[in-house]
Formats: sequence, structure tokens, C-alpha cells
Amino acid sequence: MRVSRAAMEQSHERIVEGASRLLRERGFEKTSVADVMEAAGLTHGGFYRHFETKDALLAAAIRAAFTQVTGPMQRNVQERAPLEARVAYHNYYLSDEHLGFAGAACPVATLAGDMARAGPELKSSFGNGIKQMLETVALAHAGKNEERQTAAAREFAMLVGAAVIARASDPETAKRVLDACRPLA
Amino acid sequence: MRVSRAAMEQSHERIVEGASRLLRERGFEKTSVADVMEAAGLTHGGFYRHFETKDALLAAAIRAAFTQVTGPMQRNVQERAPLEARVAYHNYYLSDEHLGFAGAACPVATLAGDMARAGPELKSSFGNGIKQMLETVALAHAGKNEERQTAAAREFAMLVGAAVIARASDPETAKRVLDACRPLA
DNA sequence: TAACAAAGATTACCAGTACCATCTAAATTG
DNA sequence: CAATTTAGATGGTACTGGTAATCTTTGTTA
Repeated sequence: MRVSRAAMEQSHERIVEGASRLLRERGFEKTSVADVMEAAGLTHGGFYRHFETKDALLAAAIRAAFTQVTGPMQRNVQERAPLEARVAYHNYYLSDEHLGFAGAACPVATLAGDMARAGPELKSSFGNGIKQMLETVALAHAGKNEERQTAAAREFAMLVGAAVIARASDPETAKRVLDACRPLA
Repeated sequence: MRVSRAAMEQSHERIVEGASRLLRERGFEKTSVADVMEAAGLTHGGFYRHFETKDALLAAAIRAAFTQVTGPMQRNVQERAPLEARVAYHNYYLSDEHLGFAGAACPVATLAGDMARAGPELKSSFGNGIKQMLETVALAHAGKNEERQTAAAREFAMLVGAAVIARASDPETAKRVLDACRPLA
């Protein structure tokens, strides 16, 4: 049953969108093509009209996840003073709101572990996202270019580490680490 | 073919040891019972004489991984002045030697992502390991108790984040982040 | 409007995996 | 040393997941 070009593009978008959410919620191996298609309201058989392979979908899903996250960050930086913007994303990154909804969270905090074991296509897709992320974070830091980038990398690393540890621990340990990381350096 | 009690205990140890290595190399879902048993020089059928379920093995493997890593850290702290010890594990954590051999690396850097999606048995096992880790790191920090723990948590978070990001990125980005995180705070 | 193209459904295939029943040979134990 | 126990091997079951062939229906286009 063929659908209109517009409907097809909407399907495509729903597939990528759903994949990007499920991927962050369930991780790499637990996200099946069938689940993604069902989430998009389709059956798994039609999948290969949209993507050559599962990895191709995941690469697209990762790109979508990064732009979904860096978009608001860039707006944040444009609308506020640098220090305020920095405080805002710093606190957001460690918040329950961010960590509680893995499906909408930063892909670095939710997927980086899986990426270490992924193939080159996904790794390159993810590497670009990380670069984009580091640049965005650096926008909220002051000083000379190199200093800004170094400070941004250190801060982002701490945020990612705290998020990763918090999501992997019992609530008390999670709170301890998150509280410790909340003050700016 | 029954084996002696001693041989059986050696088998058990080889199974846990191999699981703890494979787990860190391949991650959660890609570590099959059959692979673990083959690595131990056994066939997959015999597995259930040693463990009730795959999760029980993984919990044991996680405990083994944590003690394998915290052991040397504690010795390190006893043999050197606190600041030296801190510099030593800090640099080691970000080194190629550490990051290149996932099978022997810190389980937080290699497995935390998977743990966020794991069942309660594994999560509790992992949570204990993280506590143990944080306490060990705090040994190399100075000041009042609370300050030491806070500083240790921040430092460890940054190390974990840097390691996770490095393992998920292309070499240049990895180097950038690792270099940025190398100086002590 | 007729011919065509193609999105999505249906069904199937094959590989991998956790788990289990059963068999066996050797180690314990009385 | 006979009786019993059991670690490990063999083989099998049930299920899941990626991929592909084929069919159906409908949008597109000449």
C-alpha cells in the first residue's frame, strides 16, 4: 500500500525520531528494528525501503539526538550572558529532569559506552556529534580560544562522568556524586 | 566427566575471570554464556553447574572487575604520599595503557552505560563497586572528610567522563579531551 | 485514465542465545 | 572397593532479531 511522498517523509521522520528515543532508552542491542517500526506505527518489513541497514538507521538516529540536544544549548548561549548560560546547562545536565528521561537526554551520557564497541560508521557519526557538543559548550566559556576549549572539555567530561555514574548507581550514591559535581569549577 | 574439587574451583575462577574480561571488552549483550565457557576451556552446557543464571555470573564478574582495579589503587595509596598517589592513578586512568585494554580497565569506564539498563541484581553489585571506588579515590585526597569525598567524586567523575568520551570518539577528539583533563584541578 | 512505481504488509529464513534434560566418566565417601 | 555423587559434554528447545522475497495497494505521471 503505497503512500504519498509527504506521508512517506513523515514516516521516515517518525522512524528516526523513535529510533533516537528508543536507542537512548534501551541501548544499542536492545533496540530492534521491529520495535522501532512499531513505535513509528509501521511493520518491520517496510523498514528496508527507508534504510539500507540497521546501522544506517542508528547513525541517523544519533545525528538526530545530537542536534536535538545541541539546538537548545546554542539558543541558551545566545539568549543569556556566558556565565549564566553555563550555569544553566550545567545544572540542567545534572538534574533529575535530564537524567530521568533517557530517551530525550544527551546521547553522550546515554550511548557513549555502546559507541566504544560500535562499527566505524556509527563511531564517526558519534565523533562528529561530540565535536559539535564540545564547541557548543565552549561558547559559554570565557578567555582565549584554547583556554575556553580546555575548560569546556574538562567541564563536559565531569558532567558526562557524573551523569553516567549516577545512572548506574543506587539513588544515594547518585545523589552524592551529583551534588559534588554541581558547583562550577 | 567429573573433576576434582580443586579443578572445579579453578574452573569456576576461570569462568568468572574470563567473564569479567569479555564483559568489559564486548559489553553486556555481546557476552554470551557460550563464549565465556569457551574462553574458560569448557562447553556451554556445563555452565549451569556453576551459576543459576547469566545475570548471577555477570554480578560475580563485576565484583571481580572492581576488586581487580581497586586492589592496585589501594596499594598505590599505601606506598606513596597522597599527592603522588593521586597523580599516579590520575595519569594512569587517562593513559593509552588503561584505555587500550578494555578487558582489564576500570569497569566504570567500560560498563557504566550498560548498567543504567541492567536489572536490580547487577545494579546493586555495580553500585557497591562504585562506592568502593569512590572511597579508594578519596584516600588520595587531603582535607576534612567531607571535602575529601567531594573532591574525589568530582575528580573521578571527570576521569570517567574523559575515558568514556575518548573511547567513543575519533583519535584526535579523544586526544584533545584526554589532554585537557590531565592536569589536576 | 491507464501504466507504472514504490511504500508498506506478510511471511519466511537463518543465525545466535539462554536455558534445560540427559548422559558420562571420574572423584568422593563409607 | 563398591556405591554414590557430580562436573562437564552432548544435543535440543524456544525465542529473538536482522534481512530478504513477495504481494498488495495506492500515489504518481505521461
